[in-house]
Amino acid sequence: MAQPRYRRRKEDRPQEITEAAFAAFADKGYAATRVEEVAKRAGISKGLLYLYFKTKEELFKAVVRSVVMPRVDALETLLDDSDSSAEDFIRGPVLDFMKLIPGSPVSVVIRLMIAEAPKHPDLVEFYWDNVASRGMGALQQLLERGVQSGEFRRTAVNDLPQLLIAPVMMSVVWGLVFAKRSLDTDKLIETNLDMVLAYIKA
Amino acid sequence: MAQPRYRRRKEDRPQEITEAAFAAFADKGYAATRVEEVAKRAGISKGLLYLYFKTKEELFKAVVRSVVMPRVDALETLLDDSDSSAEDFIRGPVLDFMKLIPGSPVSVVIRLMIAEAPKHPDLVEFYWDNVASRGMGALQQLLERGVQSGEFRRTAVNDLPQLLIAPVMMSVVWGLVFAKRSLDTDKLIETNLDMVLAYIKA
DNA sequence: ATGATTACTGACTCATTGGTCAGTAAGGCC
DNA sequence: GGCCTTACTGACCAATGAGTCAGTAATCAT
Repeated sequence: MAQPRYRRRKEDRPQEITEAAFAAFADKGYAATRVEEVAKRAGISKGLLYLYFKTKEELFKAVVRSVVMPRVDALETLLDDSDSSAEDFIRGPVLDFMKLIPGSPVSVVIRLMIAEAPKHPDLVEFYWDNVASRGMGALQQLLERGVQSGEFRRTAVNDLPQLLIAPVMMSVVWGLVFAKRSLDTDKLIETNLDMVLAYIKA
Repeated sequence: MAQPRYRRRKEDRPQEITEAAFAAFADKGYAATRVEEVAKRAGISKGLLYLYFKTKEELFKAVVRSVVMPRVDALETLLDDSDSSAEDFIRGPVLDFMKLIPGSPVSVVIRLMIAEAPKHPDLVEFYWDNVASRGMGALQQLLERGVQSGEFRRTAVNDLPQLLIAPVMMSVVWGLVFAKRSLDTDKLIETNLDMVLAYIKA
C-alpha cells in the first residue's frame, strides 16, 4: 500500500549525481565537500553514489567534464558559422560568449581547477586538450583570418590571444574572491575589446 | 656532553613556521597540507606549532598576511616617489612591478584566496582592505594624475583600473593551472600596457 | 504468484588528522 | 651546583569522513 521507498532509476542517476556534486562543489569547494552531502543533495544514499563513481576523485572529474564539454561544443559551433567580417564577429557572438562566462558554471570549474590542479595532473591535461588549447587555437585562427582579409595588422596579439580573454579571467577571479563587491564585468570585457581592436586594426 | 636536543628560539619561531607553512601550502594547497608536515618542515614538533598558532586557520591567515604585507608596502613606496610623467611611470616602475608578480609568492596567495575565499570571509575582508582596494585606488589615482596633466583622456579605464592588471591575473592563473605549458607573461603584460596607453593617450 | 536479478540502503570500519597536555630539558639567575 | 621558568616534545584523544558490504526491496520474466 505504501508507495515504494525508492525507485530504481539507473539511467538518470549519473547526471543527477554530477549535478548535485557541482552544486556542492560550487558552495564549498572540492576538499570541503563531503561525499555524503552530495548523496543527500541527489536524494540517494552514499552507497549508491559509490556504485556509480568509484572514488570522490572520479566524481570530481566527471563534474568538470560535464560542465566543460557543452561549452566547448558551443564554442565549436560558434566558430563554424562565421561569414561576417572578423571585427563584427568579435564584437557580436564572441563578445556575447565572453560576457556569459563570469556568471556561468565555468566560473566554478575555474575555481576547482585552480585549487586542485596540483593534485590532479591528468585533469589538467584533459582541460588543456579540450578547453584551453582549443580555445586559444580558435581565437588565433580568428585573428589570422582578420589579418588575411586585411582588416587587422599582424601584431603581438596574434601570438597572445590571451589578451582577448584576460579581462574575462579577471572578472571570473574577482567574482570568486570578492563575490559581493561587484564589478561591471560586461563593461570591462567590452572596453578591452575596444582597446584590442583599436590596437590591431589595419 | 651531547649537544642539546633543541634550542629555545622563541623569537625566530613564528617566522620560520609561516615560511614552512607557505612552502607547504604552495606545494599542496591549504586543505591538503597536514599541520604535522608544516611542523616537520619548520624542524619542530606539532605541539610547539600550536603554541604559536592557535589553529590551522590562524596559521593560514598569518601566512597570507606575511606574504602580502611587504608587497603592499612596496607598492606604497613605489607610488610615493613619482616625479616623472604618468606614462613614463607606468612604462617603468609599474611595469616592472607587474612583471614580477606571476613568478612571486603572490601567485601562491592568489591560489589560496581563490580556493579558500568561501570559507574565510574575514580573510577576504582583510585582503580587500589591504591589497585589492588599495591597489585599485592607487592605479586610479595614477590615471587621474595623467588626466589632470593632460597626458590622458578620461575614458572607461578610469573606472576600471582592472584593465591594467587583467593580463597579470591571466598570467598568474595560467601559471597556477598549466605550470609547464609556459606563456610569455612579460610580453603579455607589456603588450597590454601598449594597448591601454594607446587607447587613453590624449 | 514466485523466483531471480540487481538497484539501492545505511550501519559499519578504519585511516587520517586537528588539536591537547603531561612531562622534559634548555637556559637564565642566584 | 641547584632552582625556576618556560620553550619544547611526542604520545595521545576525539572527530571526521572516505570507502565497504551484508542485507533489503523494487522490478521483471515466467
